[in-house]
Amino acid sequence: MSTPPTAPQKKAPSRNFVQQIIDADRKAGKNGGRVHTRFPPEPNGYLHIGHAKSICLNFGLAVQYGGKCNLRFDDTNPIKEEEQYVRSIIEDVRWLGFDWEDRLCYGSDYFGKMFDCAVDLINKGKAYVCDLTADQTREYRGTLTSPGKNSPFRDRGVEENLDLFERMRAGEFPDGSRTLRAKIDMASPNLNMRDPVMYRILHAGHHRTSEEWCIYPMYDWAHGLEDSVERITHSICTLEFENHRPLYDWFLDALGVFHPQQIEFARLELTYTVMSKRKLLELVQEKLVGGWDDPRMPTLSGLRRRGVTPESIRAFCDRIGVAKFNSTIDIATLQNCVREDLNKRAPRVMGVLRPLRVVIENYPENEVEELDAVNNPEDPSAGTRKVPFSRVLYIEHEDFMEEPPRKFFRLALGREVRLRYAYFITCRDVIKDESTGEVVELRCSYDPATRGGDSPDGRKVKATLHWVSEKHAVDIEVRLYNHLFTKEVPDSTEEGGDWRENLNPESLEVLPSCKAEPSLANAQPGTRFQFERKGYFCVDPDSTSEKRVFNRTVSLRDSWARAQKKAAGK
RNA sequence: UGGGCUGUGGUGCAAUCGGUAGCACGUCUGACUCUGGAUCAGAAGGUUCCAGGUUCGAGUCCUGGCAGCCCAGCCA
Repeated sequence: MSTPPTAPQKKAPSRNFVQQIIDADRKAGKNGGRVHTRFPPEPNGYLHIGHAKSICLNFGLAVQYGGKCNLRFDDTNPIKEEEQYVRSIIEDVRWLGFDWEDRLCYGSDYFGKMFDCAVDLINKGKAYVCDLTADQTREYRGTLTSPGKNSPFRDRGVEENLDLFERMRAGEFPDGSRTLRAKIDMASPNLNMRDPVMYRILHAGHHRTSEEWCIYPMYDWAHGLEDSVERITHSICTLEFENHRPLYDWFLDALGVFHPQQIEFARLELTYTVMSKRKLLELVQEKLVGGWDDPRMPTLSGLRRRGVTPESIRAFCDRIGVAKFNSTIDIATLQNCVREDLNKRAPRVMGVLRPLRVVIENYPENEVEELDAVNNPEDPSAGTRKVPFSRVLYIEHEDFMEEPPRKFFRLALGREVRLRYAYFITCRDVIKDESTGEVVELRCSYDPATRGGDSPDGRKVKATLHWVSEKHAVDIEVRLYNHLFTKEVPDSTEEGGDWRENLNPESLEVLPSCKAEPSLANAQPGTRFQFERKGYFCVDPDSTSEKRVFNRTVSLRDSWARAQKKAAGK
């Protein structure tokens, strides 16, 4: 049967509100249909997954509409910004998979242009030099419910303003002594419009312009101008800038220059993590984590080190959508995207996290067999490999229970299970540490007829365990990560509490003595694997030639563990 | 009685000009399986913030409330 030509079309994929605005603009012929966006980070910290949402939005829009997207550093505050952040941001955006071609821009490149524009505004009587101190400026601004009052310097003449502004630039005045302000409306209900500061005096070296300037533009003054100079059509930013849009528009109109459209969307929040730059900085500075790239951090460098792929981050950003509602995404959604991606591409290997020694009593003493193992059942082209099997093995400690509860399918005394790709084994005896009672070794027998894992008599087994041959195993270290915080919303604390109280003491668990199959001996940092039945792991740069270190990116979905947890919770 | 924005299953996002609420994640079943993975099939879950109004018909329009977020840096 063939599809009739007039079959009802599948609903067109829905468009988010930004796309709808752009669609309408193009339909109206605005900007000649051109779409040009930008991602404008301030180089004062590392990028995190919240930034990824913005990056995917801005660069994604450019791709969808055949337009362009600039990478632009909004570097107007030399006190907070550093070269190291510029480098990390460039690396992270590239890693995410986006290309700005030759359009790597810096706000600081336009400092000269901005100065000239400020002079233009002074000449138009729309800006003035103000001698009020910071404290006085605040007092004059008024409050949310009461209007401000005009600065006594508001009506200075153009010539005097010009002279003072030139001298501000020349370095004649100390920090904080004067500002250049826009002359708008001290009674505006929007505080941003109450004669906002355009320039402040800052005798500070800049990571790019060095000592060239001692006055620096404020965000509101600089940003629209940067957008305008770059002929940005749609200037996308987060919700907190909504109140700034009238000012954005005012500056551009006052100047009479190309006028991009500012559009605001809700930033990303994730459960069990913090996203504010300030808090992330504190985690690093107070050594609450190992650094910006600690695999528990929501930074792109942390996620990368943990083993998260750029593809899964992009899929995640697609999936969560773009809107104006302030929402918090369940971290499970991210994990799902990671698993979805890694399931298709990560080669499977066997690694035992908490080894329990198993001796196959009826297996020949010095015999070694090379068994065939599938590299990736999701990808036949990944082929197979050989895994050595011998008399003494390690299995996962939790795969054995002396007194198995109902629905525990794994190994127990007298029970038969399959060793993946190998043989059926039956547990014959349990050896315990005499003093602690801890199970330290299992004595088992195997059925030679089940070689490869199939039983010729059609006998079924309820479980398949992963394993590693003792004498062939490589020693590895495994680092397990859990949520960085114990609460979905780390900011929620008792009265007077601190968000740090919600840090999860068990967010990192180091297992120094794990065993893995020999194929992992030379795995290079950054390589990802699935440890069968355990999860996805990525080789950490801390690895040495003697010992590889693996980060658990994310566990496999585990209905048994979930059931256990649920039972324990009850 | 400062201003701006936002309210749709547990979570996030849809629903063209008003046409009778859909997708994903999560949760729970079941099937299948040499990963308790993956896959497949299914289920539960909604006074669309509330109250009025317009209309044959309202998540969409009107009026009035309520709730949440943002704003008083010479930060961005």
